Amino acid sequence: MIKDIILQEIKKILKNNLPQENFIDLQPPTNFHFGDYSTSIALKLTKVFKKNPLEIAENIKKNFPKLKEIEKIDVISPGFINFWLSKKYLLKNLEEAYKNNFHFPKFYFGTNKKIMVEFAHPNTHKLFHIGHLRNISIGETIVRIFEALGNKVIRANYQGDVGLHIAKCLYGIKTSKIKIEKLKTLEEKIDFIGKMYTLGTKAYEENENAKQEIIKINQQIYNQDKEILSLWQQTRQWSLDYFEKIYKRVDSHFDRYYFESEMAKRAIEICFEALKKGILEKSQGAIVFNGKKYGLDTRVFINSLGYPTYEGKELALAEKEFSEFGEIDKNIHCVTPEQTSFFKVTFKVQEILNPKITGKQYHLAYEWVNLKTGKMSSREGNIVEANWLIDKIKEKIIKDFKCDEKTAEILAVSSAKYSFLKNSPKTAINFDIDESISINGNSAPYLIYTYVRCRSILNKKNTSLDLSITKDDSIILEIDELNILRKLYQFKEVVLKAGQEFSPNHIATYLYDLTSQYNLFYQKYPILKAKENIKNLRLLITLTTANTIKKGLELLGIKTVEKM
RNA sequence: GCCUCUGUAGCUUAAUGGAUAGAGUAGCGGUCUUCGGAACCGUUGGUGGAGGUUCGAUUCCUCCCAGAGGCACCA
Repeated sequence: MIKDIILQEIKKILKNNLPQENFIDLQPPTNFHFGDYSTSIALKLTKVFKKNPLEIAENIKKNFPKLKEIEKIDVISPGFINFWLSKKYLLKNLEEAYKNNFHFPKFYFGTNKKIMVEFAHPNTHKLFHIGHLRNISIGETIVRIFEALGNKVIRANYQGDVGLHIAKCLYGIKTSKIKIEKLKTLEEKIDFIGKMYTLGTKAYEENENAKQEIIKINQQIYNQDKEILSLWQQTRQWSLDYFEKIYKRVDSHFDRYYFESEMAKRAIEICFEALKKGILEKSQGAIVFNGKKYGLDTRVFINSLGYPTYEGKELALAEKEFSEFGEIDKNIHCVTPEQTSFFKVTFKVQEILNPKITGKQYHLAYEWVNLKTGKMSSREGNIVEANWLIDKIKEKIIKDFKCDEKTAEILAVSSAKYSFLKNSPKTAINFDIDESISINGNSAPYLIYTYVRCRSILNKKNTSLDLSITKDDSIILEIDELNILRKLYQFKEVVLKAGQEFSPNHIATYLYDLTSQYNLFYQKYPILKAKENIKNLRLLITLTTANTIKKGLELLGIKTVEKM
């Protein structure tokens, strides 16, 4: 890539006389009138060389070789060096985009070129809410970005199917008078489970006998007791069917489902082995990890009743994840940040048990989705279910734009996913339902609308595209055209950055900028009515923009439509 | 009590040790007898507070204020 060549040349000129590796910065500036790449190396070297930064910059400019890719180099006070790509190079760069055959840079975490992304993980017997929707949207795009960057990616989903919340729900069912055989549709069943959970939770808090009964049910679930087993299995399956429907709706799927209920037995074995080796220790009847010597929290792995906690089960999970698919370079856990302490501790224990995985576990802490009115909680009864939100957006699209149901479905799912993905995963979102239903501005429908518009023009052209235009650098470009070419050039580097920084929002922001630029161009200049060679160029810009939008959205896990 | 994270325009948010802090939305004012107006343009408005490091700080450091989360048998 030209970026690496520029870096190499600067290094050569400076005779590698640098304080450290990677000392030279080179990035696209925030504004187009500072060129395509910019570096502040001269400013940084002022102290090292004890020279005026402008002098250093001018020296680099003077000694920089003539390259056909570089049109000009500017030195600007107080000492920036800006590189401008040549028109010829920008036109050549369109090739991959118009052929719709993108070759992204490679980026690996290790030599195996294989990673696991663990995401979604809803709990059975509970609703799949907009927090899960954010999770699955982020996880899905992380998978696709790293595949594009050359990795084999295993999609994993760790679903909680044991625990007190389920005991509460089953208690509710057992004490209610409703016959579950009468429930017909999946929707009825899921609604029923939700209500029974509320019932059980209330009983747990208000009635001591009920509380004891729920604790007993919880243990029965752990022990796969016959008295509860079939009810647990049946209701669990309802949840799994419901989740599967949602995964399909949002265009996700998984290679491997892990269940918490499968982990208990092996968890106990591992914990006792670790106890023998002195990694874990006994304390107040429980088995714990004393994190103090590592600056970590102390956490319980086996509780005093002899049951493995979430921590204990995580050891069994890691053992499976790191052995079932050969060696993996990285295991990315897409989980909210309140689990940071939990992961620090369990990762440490895993590394002591198995030094080979040191540095391979990664907690991608994406933030919460809160409601503007406060935090979501089952107690408050203000859980916003993912399906409900998508349906609301869909209704609005059908009402406002009278498009068919199938198109509205795609646009609604896209809209919901994009509204999460355009934000950094590290930002806690204050969710407003009315705003989220809005489909103007920086939204998926805006991007898709632009794509459709491009397709519509391309379908109207009556001749085939003459691509020789990309080899003709005598053509004179309008500034708006040139800037779209410059923007298109950035696409692949943006994808790389999104991967390196675990920030898919870079892709979303990029697509929005590209789309806005195209719409301005569209507004200002005729395309089909332009003179022949200009028309060719503009159609080419239209085609490459369309392909880039489509590819970019695909990396975000978002589908496009051809008409809307 | 200890630890971690966060604080950007009325609201939702982007970016970064650098150049004029970028959008959407809401408000106000415009464009169009058009290749798809789900569009385009203009405009009002912002880095919680006080210090420090730096040629340069919204970004790094210290303190203060405000909020969120975590810290032993929940998941």
